[in-house]
Amino acid sequence: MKFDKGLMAGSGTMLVLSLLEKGDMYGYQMIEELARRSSDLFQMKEGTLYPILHALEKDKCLSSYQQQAPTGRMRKYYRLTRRGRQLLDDKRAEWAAFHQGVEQVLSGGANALA
Amino acid sequence: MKFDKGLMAGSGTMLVLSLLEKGDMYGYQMIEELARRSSDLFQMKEGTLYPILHALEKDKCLSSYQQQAPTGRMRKYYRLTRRGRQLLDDKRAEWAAFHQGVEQVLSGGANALA
DNA sequence: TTGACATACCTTGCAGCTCGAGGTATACTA
DNA sequence: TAGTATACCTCGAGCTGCAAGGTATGTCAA
Repeated sequence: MKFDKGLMAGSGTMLVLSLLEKGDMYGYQMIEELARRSSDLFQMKEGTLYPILHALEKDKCLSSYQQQAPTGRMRKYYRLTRRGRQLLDDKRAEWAAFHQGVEQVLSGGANALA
Repeated sequence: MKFDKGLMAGSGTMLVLSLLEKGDMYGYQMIEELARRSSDLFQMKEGTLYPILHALEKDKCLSSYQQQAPTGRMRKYYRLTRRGRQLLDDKRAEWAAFHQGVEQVLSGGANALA
């Protein structure tokens, strides 16, 4: 990513889950789609993505299957499980709360809202 | 924090800098002020805060001085330097870009804006 | 004066994350 | 035959936050 590495930490999982919300994808494709959706802001590296995918699958938030591409190459597709969908919802809520908290701090405090 | 640890990573420095924007503070006070501003969402730990302060001071983004509290106790106050103010501006811009990127991904892609 | 508690500072070691770098293999193109 | 793009994966360095612990001072009550 072009960012302070730290900013990505914690949101990587959420971003990956959100990609799969609209359909199954394979790893390589996720990296491209993430770049596309973010206007090239997010350039996730393989060394970041694959550990996330493996951890999510281990936790039964994703399932996977092999499928041959039209080119003949094998691809490993990932699919969101019910559990994964739940996790995505949680992560989204967490992100929203976190974002609100940061904005409150940056703007000088909660009472700035009152 | 109450969050996925990772979410804080990268923003800790920005939050600390933003606290000092309105006046000098000492460490213990920063933890309380951060909680207050964020409605107790952020509960920064000393083991997180002090390394940040020391690193920022080493980089000349903060300066520090001792001052006696009305209670008689010594406190170590931190003050934002010009360089620190610049860093805060950078971090703010980085955060804004990052936030926008995440929202784009979560909402399904950049073209959702077009 | 003794003990408990809040204030206030600091350090160490572990666990978690990203990323750079590298490895493997297949398909297409020249 | 070599090079490039696709597609998967792993390892180690480096950074971060946190739990835990250490030091010391001021306050208050028994």
